[in-house]
Amino acid sequence: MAKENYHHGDLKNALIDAGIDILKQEGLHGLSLRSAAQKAGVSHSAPYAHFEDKQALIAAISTKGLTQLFDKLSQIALQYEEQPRKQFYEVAWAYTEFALKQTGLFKVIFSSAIKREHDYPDFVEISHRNFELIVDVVKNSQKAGFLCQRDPRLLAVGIWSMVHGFISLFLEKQIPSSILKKQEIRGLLKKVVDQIFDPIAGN
Amino acid sequence: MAKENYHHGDLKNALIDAGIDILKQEGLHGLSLRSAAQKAGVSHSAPYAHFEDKQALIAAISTKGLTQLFDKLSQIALQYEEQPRKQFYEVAWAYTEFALKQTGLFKVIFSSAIKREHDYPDFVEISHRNFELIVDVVKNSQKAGFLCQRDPRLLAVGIWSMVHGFISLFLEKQIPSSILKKQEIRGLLKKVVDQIFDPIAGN
DNA sequence: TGTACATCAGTGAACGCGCGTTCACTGATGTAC
DNA sequence: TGTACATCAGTGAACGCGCGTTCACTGATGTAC
Repeated sequence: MAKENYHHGDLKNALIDAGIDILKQEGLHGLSLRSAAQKAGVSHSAPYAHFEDKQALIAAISTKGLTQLFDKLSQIALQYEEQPRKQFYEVAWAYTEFALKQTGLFKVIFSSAIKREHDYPDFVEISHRNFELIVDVVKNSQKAGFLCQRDPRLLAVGIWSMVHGFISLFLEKQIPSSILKKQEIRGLLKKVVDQIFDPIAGN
Repeated sequence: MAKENYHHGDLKNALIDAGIDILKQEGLHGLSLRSAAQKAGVSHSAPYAHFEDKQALIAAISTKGLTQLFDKLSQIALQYEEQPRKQFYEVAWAYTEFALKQTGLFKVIFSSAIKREHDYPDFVEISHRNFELIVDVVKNSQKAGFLCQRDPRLLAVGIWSMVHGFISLFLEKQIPSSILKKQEIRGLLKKVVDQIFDPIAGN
């Protein structure tokens, strides 16, 4: 990088990483332009050389977070490509694990923190790529014959909703403890998504 | 009410309603003790006569919101008790509609805004009643024969996750517009939850 | 190679803002006699 | 019924805080000659 030895070096990325760190340590309420600057070791007005305003920093953080999620999911998807059912579980688990390990980041990404999405095309693009990845996993399951031949995009919406809702409710402590006590979160996730696979309609 | 004519009258409830109003008009970022006091027409320190701190007000608002949701869902559940499948759709839709109409309130309820839940037993209790209501709807569907005889509490977690995740992703503008354009949100919800009912496993 | 200049990342003082919370108070209401 | 007092909901000034943002500046780096 040409600017590596220029002043700070790569303050833009340092600020993004500082923000992700703050989200992990303190959550959304701890994230501000000033706290990110402090964590990166620069004055509180330095970020304005790289981000137009707070929105722009949040958008950059969200985009990087979503990219990390995408990278992880696609790596898992590739790894288990030949075992569609395992691929399905492992991708669902990786999504859940990301939310557990990077809770603050996960919440920022999915919390409308970005007001004008169309101002940040990179964010919109990585969102779409994530969805298409889910669609691909669904198609793989269909090809293997254990998911029916419905519109894969509609199936993807349903499955994504279930996994996303499950981890969201868990993070908000809404899953009754009587259910959680009996099993670990990973086992519970499997049981929950299994209800999509096995014919649960009685008729 | 004994205090109806005493000073303000019923400031405690007025503050809760003011808070709900602010959440509807401006969202979570607009809610503060001071803004609620102003909306209720009292000085900014008046709330401290009724709430220990900001947490206590948020807990009271969340509890009232969850109670409203419970009242609506149980009314719908009762209304369609004899038509289990319709009951199922209508309860799912009522949940979704609540999130659409009271988005700020919905987000506060399900956003860990309450730090120490066990300090607010009323909130915990209404949470549990809501979950049991979902379990009852599931049981009713099982009795009617179009949901299999699995553990109804586990089924309830899965179905709740799907509906909750669906409306959450929608509110965060994560559902691809290519899917949304083709149908209204109510129709899309039905198609999504239908995937739970009809045997979608291919084998 | 050396000097003069342009560029621009980062500084630090300053701004106005809304926030949660405290505290001495006021004044309307309820109660005891 | 009337007076004296106690209660307590609501007031308003004050506190310290962190925030986003602006702006004149500094000083290190890159570039032209």
